[in-house]
Amino acid sequence: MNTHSEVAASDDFAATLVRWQRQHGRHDLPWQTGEAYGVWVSEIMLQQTQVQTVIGYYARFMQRFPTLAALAAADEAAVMENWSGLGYYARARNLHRAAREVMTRFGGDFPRTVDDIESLPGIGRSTASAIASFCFGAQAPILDGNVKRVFARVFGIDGFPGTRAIEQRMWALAHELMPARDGGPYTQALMDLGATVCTRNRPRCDACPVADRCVAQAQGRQRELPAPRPARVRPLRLVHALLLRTPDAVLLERRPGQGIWGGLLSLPELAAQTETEAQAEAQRWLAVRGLAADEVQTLPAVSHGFTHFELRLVPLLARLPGATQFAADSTLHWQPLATLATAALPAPVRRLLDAQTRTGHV
DNA sequence: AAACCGGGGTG
DNA sequence: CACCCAGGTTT
Repeated sequence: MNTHSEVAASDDFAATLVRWQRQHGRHDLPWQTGEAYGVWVSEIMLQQTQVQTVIGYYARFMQRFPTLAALAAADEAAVMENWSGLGYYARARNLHRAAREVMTRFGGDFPRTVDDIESLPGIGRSTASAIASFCFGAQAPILDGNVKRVFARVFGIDGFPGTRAIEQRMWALAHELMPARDGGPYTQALMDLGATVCTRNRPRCDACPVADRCVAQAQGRQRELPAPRPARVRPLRLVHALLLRTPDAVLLERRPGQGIWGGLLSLPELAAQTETEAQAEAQRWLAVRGLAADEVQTLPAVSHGFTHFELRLVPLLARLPGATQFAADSTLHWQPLATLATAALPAPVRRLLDAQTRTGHV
Protein backbone atom coordinates (compact mmCIF):
# COMPACT_ATOMS: atom_id res chain seq x y z
CA MET A 1 0.00 0.00 0.00
CA ASN A 2 2.94 2.32 0.63
CA THR A 3 4.67 2.62 -2.68
CA HIS A 4 6.95 5.58 -3.00
CA SER A 5 4.63 7.27 -5.43
CA GLU A 6 1.63 7.00 -3.12
CA VAL A 7 3.52 8.39 -0.16
CA ALA A 8 4.73 11.22 -2.35
CA ALA A 9 1.21 11.86 -3.59
CA SER A 10 -0.12 11.92 -0.01
CA ASP A 11 2.58 14.30 1.16
CA ASP A 12 1.92 16.50 -1.81
CA PHE A 13 -1.81 16.62 -1.06
CA ALA A 14 -1.18 17.65 2.54
CA ALA A 15 1.60 20.08 1.66
CA THR A 16 -0.54 21.72 -1.00
CA LEU A 17 -3.42 22.16 1.41
CA VAL A 18 -1.24 23.51 4.20
CA ARG A 19 0.36 26.03 1.81
CA TRP A 20 -3.06 27.09 0.64
CA GLN A 21 -4.32 27.39 4.21
CA ARG A 22 -1.50 29.73 5.19
CA GLN A 23 -2.49 32.15 2.50
CA HIS A 24 -6.22 31.69 2.07
CA GLY A 25 -7.50 29.88 5.16
CA ARG A 26 -9.16 31.27 8.26
CA HIS A 27 -6.80 32.37 11.02
CA ASP A 28 -8.76 34.86 13.07
CA LEU A 29 -11.59 32.81 14.49
CA PRO A 30 -11.96 33.47 18.23
CA TRP A 31 -11.28 29.85 19.19
CA GLN A 32 -8.07 29.51 17.17
CA THR A 33 -5.92 29.84 20.27
CA GLY A 34 -4.80 26.24 20.66
CA GLU A 35 -6.39 26.25 24.09
CA ALA A 36 -8.28 22.99 24.54
CA TYR A 37 -11.32 24.17 26.49
CA GLY A 38 -12.21 26.87 23.98
CA VAL A 39 -11.48 24.66 20.99
CA TRP A 40 -13.72 21.97 22.45
CA VAL A 41 -16.61 24.37 23.11
CA SER A 42 -16.33 25.74 19.58
CA GLU A 43 -16.21 22.29 18.00
CA ILE A 44 -19.41 21.26 19.78
CA MET A 45 -21.15 24.49 18.78
CA LEU A 46 -19.94 24.13 15.19
CA GLN A 47 -21.41 20.62 14.95
CA GLN A 48 -24.82 22.15 14.73
CA THR A 49 -24.45 25.79 13.74
CA GLN A 50 -22.61 27.88 11.19
CA VAL A 51 -19.51 29.91 12.02
CA GLN A 52 -21.21 33.30 11.76
CA THR A 53 -23.83 32.37 14.34
CA VAL A 54 -21.43 30.52 16.60
CA ILE A 55 -19.10 33.55 16.99
CA GLY A 56 -21.67 35.46 19.03
CA TYR A 57 -22.71 32.52 21.18
CA TYR A 58 -19.11 31.50 21.74
CA ALA A 59 -18.14 34.94 23.04
CA ARG A 60 -21.01 35.02 25.51
CA PHE A 61 -20.49 31.43 26.61
CA MET A 62 -16.78 31.94 27.23
CA GLN A 63 -17.43 35.13 29.12
CA ARG A 64 -19.89 33.37 31.39
CA PHE A 65 -17.79 30.19 31.74
CA PRO A 66 -14.19 31.35 31.15
CA THR A 67 -12.57 28.08 32.21
CA LEU A 68 -13.40 24.42 32.20
CA ALA A 69 -13.48 24.53 35.98
CA ALA A 70 -16.06 27.33 35.86
CA LEU A 71 -18.22 25.30 33.50
CA ALA A 72 -17.95 22.22 35.71
CA ALA A 73 -18.87 24.24 38.78
CA ALA A 74 -21.96 25.79 37.17
CA ASP A 75 -25.33 24.20 37.61
CA GLU A 76 -27.02 22.73 34.60
CA ALA A 77 -29.68 25.43 34.39
CA ALA A 78 -27.03 28.12 33.98
CA VAL A 79 -25.38 26.15 31.19
CA MET A 80 -28.71 25.71 29.45
CA GLU A 81 -29.49 29.40 29.69
CA ASN A 82 -26.28 30.23 27.94
CA TRP A 83 -26.90 27.60 25.29
CA SER A 84 -30.43 28.82 24.82
CA GLY A 85 -31.09 29.64 21.18
CA LEU A 86 -28.52 27.21 19.86
CA GLY A 87 -30.88 24.27 20.24
CA TYR A 88 -29.76 20.66 20.49
CA TYR A 89 -29.70 20.80 24.26
CA ALA A 90 -28.46 17.24 24.62
CA ARG A 91 -25.10 18.54 23.40
CA ALA A 92 -25.05 21.24 26.06
CA ARG A 93 -25.83 18.65 28.73
CA ASN A 94 -23.02 16.44 27.41
CA LEU A 95 -20.65 19.42 27.44
CA HIS A 96 -21.49 20.07 31.06
CA ARG A 97 -21.19 16.41 32.04
CA ALA A 98 -17.88 16.14 30.20
CA ALA A 99 -16.51 19.20 32.02
CA ARG A 100 -17.28 17.52 35.32
CA GLU A 101 -15.67 14.28 34.13
CA VAL A 102 -12.50 16.16 33.23
CA MET A 103 -12.42 17.49 36.80
CA THR A 104 -12.93 14.09 38.41
CA ARG A 105 -11.22 11.72 35.98
CA PHE A 106 -8.38 13.92 34.72
CA GLY A 107 -7.78 16.21 37.68
CA GLY A 108 -9.04 19.26 35.79
CA ASP A 109 -6.51 18.95 32.94
CA PHE A 110 -8.08 18.45 29.54
CA PRO A 111 -6.97 15.00 28.30
CA ARG A 112 -4.33 15.05 25.58
CA THR A 113 -4.74 11.76 23.75
CA VAL A 114 -7.41 11.04 21.16
CA ASP A 115 -8.68 8.02 23.08
CA ASP A 116 -9.00 9.90 26.37
CA ILE A 117 -10.67 12.85 24.67
CA GLU A 118 -13.07 10.54 22.86
CA SER A 119 -14.04 8.90 26.16
CA LEU A 120 -15.86 12.08 27.16
CA PRO A 121 -19.60 12.33 26.49
CA GLY A 122 -20.55 14.19 23.33
CA ILE A 123 -17.13 13.73 21.72
CA GLY A 124 -16.70 11.17 18.94
CA ARG A 125 -13.69 10.16 16.89
CA SER A 126 -13.62 13.13 14.56
CA THR A 127 -14.13 15.80 17.20
CA ALA A 128 -11.52 14.17 19.46
CA SER A 129 -9.01 14.16 16.62
CA ALA A 130 -9.73 17.79 15.77
CA ILE A 131 -9.06 18.88 19.35
CA ALA A 132 -5.95 16.70 19.60
CA SER A 133 -4.48 18.04 16.36
CA PHE A 134 -5.31 21.69 17.08
CA CYS A 135 -4.18 21.68 20.70
CA PHE A 136 -1.70 18.87 21.24
CA GLY A 137 0.04 18.43 17.91
CA ALA A 138 -1.46 15.01 17.30
CA GLN A 139 -1.32 13.58 13.79
CA ALA A 140 -4.92 12.43 14.08
CA PRO A 141 -7.21 12.60 11.04
CA ILE A 142 -10.73 13.94 11.16
CA LEU A 143 -13.70 12.88 9.03
CA ASP A 144 -16.59 15.28 9.28
CA GLY A 145 -19.11 16.35 6.66
CA ASN A 146 -16.74 18.84 5.05
CA VAL A 147 -13.93 16.31 4.75
CA LYS A 148 -16.28 13.67 3.35
CA ARG A 149 -17.35 16.11 0.67
CA VAL A 150 -13.77 17.03 -0.25
CA PHE A 151 -12.69 13.38 -0.42
CA ALA A 152 -15.70 12.27 -2.42
CA ARG A 153 -14.99 14.94 -5.02
CA VAL A 154 -11.18 14.96 -5.18
CA PHE A 155 -10.92 11.18 -5.28
CA GLY A 156 -14.16 10.50 -7.13
CA ILE A 157 -15.64 8.30 -4.43
CA ASP A 158 -19.14 7.18 -5.34
CA GLY A 159 -21.70 6.01 -2.87
CA PHE A 160 -23.35 7.64 0.12
CA PRO A 161 -20.67 8.45 2.73
CA GLY A 162 -23.06 7.44 5.50
CA THR A 163 -22.73 3.75 4.67
CA ARG A 164 -20.28 1.58 6.55
CA ALA A 165 -18.26 0.68 3.44
CA ILE A 166 -17.77 4.22 2.14
CA GLU A 167 -17.07 5.60 5.57
CA GLN A 168 -14.39 2.98 6.26
CA ARG A 169 -12.81 3.71 2.92
CA MET A 170 -12.73 7.40 3.75
CA TRP A 171 -11.25 6.82 7.20
CA ALA A 172 -8.50 4.77 5.59
CA LEU A 173 -7.91 7.58 3.10
CA ALA A 174 -7.88 10.12 5.92
CA HIS A 175 -5.10 8.16 7.63
CA GLU A 176 -3.09 7.79 4.42
CA LEU A 177 -3.26 11.49 3.65
CA MET A 178 -2.41 12.62 7.18
CA PRO A 179 1.06 14.22 7.02
CA ALA A 180 3.82 13.38 9.48
CA ARG A 181 3.79 16.93 10.84
CA ASP A 182 1.68 20.06 10.65
CA GLY A 183 -1.32 18.09 11.91
CA GLY A 184 -3.13 21.20 13.11
CA PRO A 185 -2.65 23.33 9.99
CA TYR A 186 -3.54 20.37 7.76
CA THR A 187 -6.75 19.69 9.69
CA GLN A 188 -7.60 23.37 9.57
CA ALA A 189 -6.91 23.39 5.83
CA LEU A 190 -9.33 20.53 5.20
CA MET A 191 -12.02 22.26 7.25
CA ASP A 192 -11.47 25.61 5.56
CA LEU A 193 -11.44 24.08 2.09
CA GLY A 194 -14.75 22.32 2.71
CA ALA A 195 -16.34 25.35 4.32
CA THR A 196 -15.21 28.08 1.94
CA VAL A 197 -14.29 26.49 -1.42
CA CYS A 198 -15.53 22.93 -1.79
CA THR A 199 -19.02 23.88 -0.68
CA ARG A 200 -22.05 21.70 -1.25
CA ASN A 201 -23.59 24.04 -3.79
CA ARG A 202 -21.60 26.08 -6.29
CA PRO A 203 -18.10 24.99 -5.29
CA ARG A 204 -15.47 27.60 -6.21
CA CYS A 205 -13.24 25.24 -8.16
CA ASP A 206 -11.35 28.17 -9.67
CA ALA A 207 -10.05 28.95 -6.18
CA CYS A 208 -9.28 25.35 -5.22
CA PRO A 209 -5.66 24.33 -4.59
CA VAL A 210 -6.30 20.72 -5.63
CA ALA A 211 -8.59 21.33 -8.60
CA ASP A 212 -5.84 20.06 -10.90
CA ARG A 213 -6.18 16.56 -9.46
CA CYS A 214 -9.88 16.57 -8.61
CA VAL A 215 -11.87 13.74 -10.20
CA ALA A 216 -15.19 15.55 -9.83
CA GLN A 217 -13.76 18.67 -11.44
CA ALA A 218 -12.28 16.69 -14.32
CA GLN A 219 -15.55 14.90 -14.96
CA GLY A 220 -17.91 17.76 -14.16
CA ARG A 221 -19.47 15.74 -11.38
CA GLN A 222 -19.26 18.30 -8.59
CA ARG A 223 -23.01 18.29 -8.22
CA GLU A 224 -23.26 14.49 -8.05
CA LEU A 225 -20.59 14.02 -5.40
CA PRO A 226 -20.83 13.21 -2.64
CA ALA A 227 -23.76 10.91 -3.35
CA PRO A 228 -26.84 11.95 -1.36
CA ARG A 229 -28.46 9.81 1.24
CA PRO A 230 -30.70 7.30 -0.51
CA ALA A 231 -34.29 8.44 -0.29
CA ARG A 232 -35.64 6.71 2.71
CA VAL A 233 -38.63 4.56 2.04
CA ARG A 234 -41.15 5.86 4.48
CA PRO A 235 -43.87 3.42 5.41
CA LEU A 236 -47.35 4.35 4.31
CA ARG A 237 -49.87 4.88 7.07
CA LEU A 238 -53.46 4.77 5.87
CA VAL A 239 -55.97 6.51 8.14
CA HIS A 240 -59.72 6.79 7.57
CA ALA A 241 -61.57 9.64 9.18
CA LEU A 242 -65.16 10.81 9.39
CA LEU A 243 -66.01 14.14 7.84
CA LEU A 244 -69.42 14.79 9.37
CA ARG A 245 -71.09 17.97 8.23
CA THR A 246 -74.19 20.02 8.68
CA PRO A 247 -74.77 22.87 6.25
CA ASP A 248 -72.74 25.25 8.41
CA ALA A 249 -70.53 23.18 10.70
CA VAL A 250 -68.15 20.26 10.78
CA LEU A 251 -67.50 17.80 13.60
CA LEU A 252 -63.97 17.93 14.99
CA GLU A 253 -62.20 15.87 17.59
CA ARG A 254 -59.57 17.12 20.02
CA ARG A 255 -56.52 14.86 19.78
CA PRO A 256 -54.65 13.60 22.84
CA GLY A 257 -51.95 15.90 24.14
CA GLN A 258 -49.18 13.44 23.35
CA GLY A 259 -48.17 12.08 19.99
CA ILE A 260 -48.89 13.17 16.47
CA TRP A 261 -50.82 16.42 16.25
CA GLY A 262 -50.95 16.53 20.06
CA GLY A 263 -53.74 18.79 21.29
CA LEU A 264 -54.81 19.85 17.81
CA LEU A 265 -58.27 19.45 16.33
CA SER A 266 -58.78 16.82 13.67
CA LEU A 267 -61.44 14.62 12.14
CA PRO A 268 -62.67 11.66 14.22
CA GLU A 269 -60.65 8.60 13.24
CA LEU A 270 -62.37 5.42 12.14
CA ALA A 271 -60.88 2.09 13.15
CA ALA A 272 -60.61 0.57 9.71
CA GLN A 273 -57.99 -0.84 7.35
CA THR A 274 -59.99 -0.81 4.13
CA GLU A 275 -62.55 1.42 2.54
CA THR A 276 -65.23 -1.22 3.00
CA GLU A 277 -64.46 -1.45 6.70
CA ALA A 278 -64.37 2.31 6.93
CA GLN A 279 -67.81 2.62 5.33
CA ALA A 280 -69.26 0.12 7.79
CA GLU A 281 -67.48 1.78 10.69
CA ALA A 282 -68.82 5.19 9.67
CA GLN A 283 -72.37 3.86 9.55
CA ARG A 284 -71.95 2.23 12.94
CA TRP A 285 -70.44 5.45 14.33
CA LEU A 286 -73.53 7.37 13.23
CA ALA A 287 -76.04 4.72 14.34
CA VAL A 288 -74.60 4.50 17.84
CA ARG A 289 -75.27 8.22 18.21
CA GLY A 290 -78.76 8.04 16.71
CA LEU A 291 -77.76 9.85 13.55
CA ALA A 292 -78.67 9.03 9.99
CA ALA A 293 -77.01 10.25 6.85
CA ASP A 294 -78.36 9.53 3.41
CA GLU A 295 -75.02 8.22 2.26
CA VAL A 296 -71.39 8.08 3.28
CA GLN A 297 -69.14 9.23 0.49
CA THR A 298 -65.47 8.31 0.28
CA LEU A 299 -63.46 11.36 -0.80
CA PRO A 300 -60.01 11.44 -2.40
CA ALA A 301 -57.20 10.94 0.10
CA VAL A 302 -54.88 13.73 1.19
CA SER A 303 -51.23 12.87 1.74
CA HIS A 304 -48.77 14.37 4.18
CA GLY A 305 -45.12 13.53 4.62
CA PHE A 306 -43.79 13.08 8.13
CA THR A 307 -40.18 12.37 9.00
CA HIS A 308 -40.82 8.71 9.66
CA PHE A 309 -43.87 7.83 7.60
CA GLU A 310 -46.18 8.99 4.89
CA LEU A 311 -49.71 9.66 6.06
CA ARG A 312 -52.59 9.12 3.68
CA LEU A 313 -55.82 10.42 5.13
CA VAL A 314 -59.03 9.12 3.54
CA PRO A 315 -62.07 11.22 4.47
CA LEU A 316 -65.55 9.67 4.57
CA LEU A 317 -68.10 12.41 4.09
CA ALA A 318 -71.52 12.20 5.74
CA ARG A 319 -74.03 15.02 5.61
CA LEU A 320 -76.73 15.84 8.12
CA PRO A 321 -79.65 17.95 6.90
CA GLY A 322 -79.55 20.51 9.71
CA ALA A 323 -78.68 21.21 13.28
CA THR A 324 -78.48 18.02 15.27
CA GLN A 325 -79.44 16.93 18.75
CA PHE A 326 -76.12 15.15 19.04
CA ALA A 327 -74.26 17.13 21.64
CA ALA A 328 -70.56 17.73 21.88
CA ASP A 329 -68.56 16.05 24.63
CA SER A 330 -65.07 16.63 26.00
CA THR A 331 -63.34 15.68 22.77
CA LEU A 332 -65.96 16.20 20.06
CA HIS A 333 -67.41 19.51 19.07
CA TRP A 334 -69.16 21.19 16.17
CA GLN A 335 -66.92 23.73 14.54
CA PRO A 336 -68.83 26.45 12.68
CA LEU A 337 -67.48 26.78 9.16
CA ALA A 338 -67.31 30.53 9.74
CA THR A 339 -64.60 30.06 12.39
CA LEU A 340 -62.72 27.25 10.71
CA ALA A 341 -59.94 29.60 9.69
CA THR A 342 -58.91 30.19 13.30
CA ALA A 343 -59.19 26.59 14.51
CA ALA A 344 -56.01 24.74 15.55
CA LEU A 345 -55.88 22.30 12.65
CA PRO A 346 -52.95 20.28 11.30
CA ALA A 347 -51.99 21.53 7.83
CA PRO A 348 -53.28 18.52 5.85
CA VAL A 349 -56.61 18.57 7.67
CA ARG A 350 -56.93 22.25 6.97
CA ARG A 351 -56.19 21.65 3.29
CA LEU A 352 -58.81 18.94 3.19
CA LEU A 353 -61.47 21.03 4.91
CA ASP A 354 -60.70 24.11 2.84
CA ALA A 355 -61.14 22.14 -0.36
CA GLN A 356 -64.22 20.33 0.86
CA THR A 357 -66.08 23.34 2.23
CA ARG A 358 -65.22 25.46 -0.76
CA THR A 359 -66.28 23.03 -3.46
CA GLY A 360 -68.87 21.06 -1.48
CA HIS A 361 -72.50 22.13 -1.66
CA VAL A 362 -73.29 23.98 1.53
C1' DA B 1 -40.23 19.93 1.75
C1' DA B 2 -35.90 17.91 1.87
C1' DA B 3 -31.09 17.94 3.01
C1' DC B 4 -27.90 18.44 6.41
C1' DC B 5 -24.78 16.05 10.50
C1' DG B 6 -21.71 13.86 14.50
C1' DG B 7 -22.86 11.40 18.51
C1' DG B 8 -25.81 8.44 21.01
C1' DG B 9 -29.18 5.04 21.39
C1' DT B 10 -31.05 0.77 20.03
C1' DG B 11 -31.85 -3.77 18.19
C1' DC C 1 -21.53 -4.00 16.16
C1' DA C 2 -24.32 -1.95 12.50
C1' DC C 3 -27.91 0.87 11.73
C1' DC C 4 -31.13 4.72 12.84
C1' DC C 5 -32.69 8.66 15.09
C1' DA C 6 -33.30 13.57 17.09
C1' DG C 7 -32.99 18.00 16.58
C1' DG C 8 -33.27 23.08 14.22
C1' DT C 9 -31.65 25.32 10.35
C1' DT C 10 -30.53 26.00 5.43
C1' DT C 11 -31.53 25.44 0.71
